[in-house]
Amino acid sequence: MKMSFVRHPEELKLTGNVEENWKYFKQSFELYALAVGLEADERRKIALLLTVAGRGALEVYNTFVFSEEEKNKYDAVIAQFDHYCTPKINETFERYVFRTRMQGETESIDEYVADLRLKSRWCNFGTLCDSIIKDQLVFGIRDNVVRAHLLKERDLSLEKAVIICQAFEKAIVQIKTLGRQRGTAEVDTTKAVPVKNDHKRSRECQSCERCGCKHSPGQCPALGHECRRCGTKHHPSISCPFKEKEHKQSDSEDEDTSVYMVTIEDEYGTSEEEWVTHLEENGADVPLKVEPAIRAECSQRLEYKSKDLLLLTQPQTLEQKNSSMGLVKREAFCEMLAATSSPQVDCPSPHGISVSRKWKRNNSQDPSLPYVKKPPNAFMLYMKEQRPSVVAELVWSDNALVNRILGQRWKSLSSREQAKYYEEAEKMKKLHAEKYPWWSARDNYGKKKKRIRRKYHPGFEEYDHAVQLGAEPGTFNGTDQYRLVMPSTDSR
DNA sequence: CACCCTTTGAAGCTC
DNA sequence: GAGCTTCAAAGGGTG
Repeated sequence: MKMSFVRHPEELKLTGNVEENWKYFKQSFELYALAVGLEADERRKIALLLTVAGRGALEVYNTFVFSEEEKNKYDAVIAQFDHYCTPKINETFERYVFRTRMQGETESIDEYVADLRLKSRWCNFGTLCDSIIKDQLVFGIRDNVVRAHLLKERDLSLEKAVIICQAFEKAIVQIKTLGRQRGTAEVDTTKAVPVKNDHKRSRECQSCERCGCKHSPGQCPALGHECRRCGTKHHPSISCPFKEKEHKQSDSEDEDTSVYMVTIEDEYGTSEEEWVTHLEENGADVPLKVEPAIRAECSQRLEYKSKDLLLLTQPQTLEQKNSSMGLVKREAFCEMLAATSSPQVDCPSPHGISVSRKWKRNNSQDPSLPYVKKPPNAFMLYMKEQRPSVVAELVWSDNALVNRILGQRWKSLSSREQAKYYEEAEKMKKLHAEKYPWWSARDNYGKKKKRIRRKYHPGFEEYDHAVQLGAEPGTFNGTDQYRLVMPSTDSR
């Protein structure tokens, strides 16, 4: 017989790594069936499979349920064994693994994204896969500066995110190389912190048509500055007078993510002479100069400059000037320069971040920075939700009184009832941290005078008492003494 | 028009 | 680590 010349596969082992055992057995058996000429006869193939697979496999087979149609189908039997031997994916666990995957200390962007892709295979993200990988890349990337940059991008795709990350990665490598070549210490951008601009208010500020900001006469930071949008000089892109559609061509050029390294001469020091910079483009050394107005604004903050990226350094002594503050896009830097020169201007919020009066009033230290509000705590969320109902109960609504009532009701809630607000607040805090990783509560600290708080509010006890007496909502009338009114009196 | 009132909770600062 | 300060929201009142 033909079969006797071919050695059959070993029994299917149902211990250890069953999935691997099954895969190996299945492959061996397919070869065996082919060799003995059984591939066409399904019934005999099933019989042979069960014979060769051994007693354990036969017992497993006996637990399978087949329809009449599937009974003699070899593929149906294989599918059942596949299902039995393949470990069930715990989607929640796999997604947890995916969500907690952060970029390693020495891991490149490509390695990180590749591993995210691999892990996403078991997460069943479906058509949202790329979008979720992109989100995780933004969340898990090591460098806060790059993350801030990614968060700034609208309509960010995975592909675009990877390109941006790679551009930053490349820039950092080049900066390090350059630093070594110039005999300076390596720049550690992982310690980068957001740029905060010290600015002294000028009493002689005036509106400038060029940059749209207020600054001292002759100190316009836009003088000599080339607009990245229209290409003409003497205004930053943020104040470009040309219409949006005229930018289309230059905007497309903005997509170029190539990085050009520029360094400021070591000799720039404190002299009034123009700074000379060197543009290193494709190995060629191109001398450039830094405009005096820009130099005046950025002082020692600007260490390395590129076509798209700038590395900012602390305005310290020359010996210390390698302490990095972070990478920013050239356009953002130019806008920042414009903003630093305009403390009296309400800076337009490029990312929809509101600027409160309180902040503008108090935070004269750094008026150019967008105002990011503190995330609400659990009680704030409760107040927001419950305020309308309390206001509706009062004929005369005083917010201080409403808040006192809400405070008391909050305390009367059970921990279980409060839990949902704490959870929501925690979620909002996390989202806030993801969106504004550079933000600190300290940023919102103003210069307010110490407040003397009144603990007692006349009339509140009366309200409590009225409630205890069973007063109906809408019957508490706050006048001078918060007197109660008759339930039938609807003075609202 | 800036600040107050009033609450709780979170975060930051000072000692 | 304790204790203090500031800011989140709200909108009418106050100086």
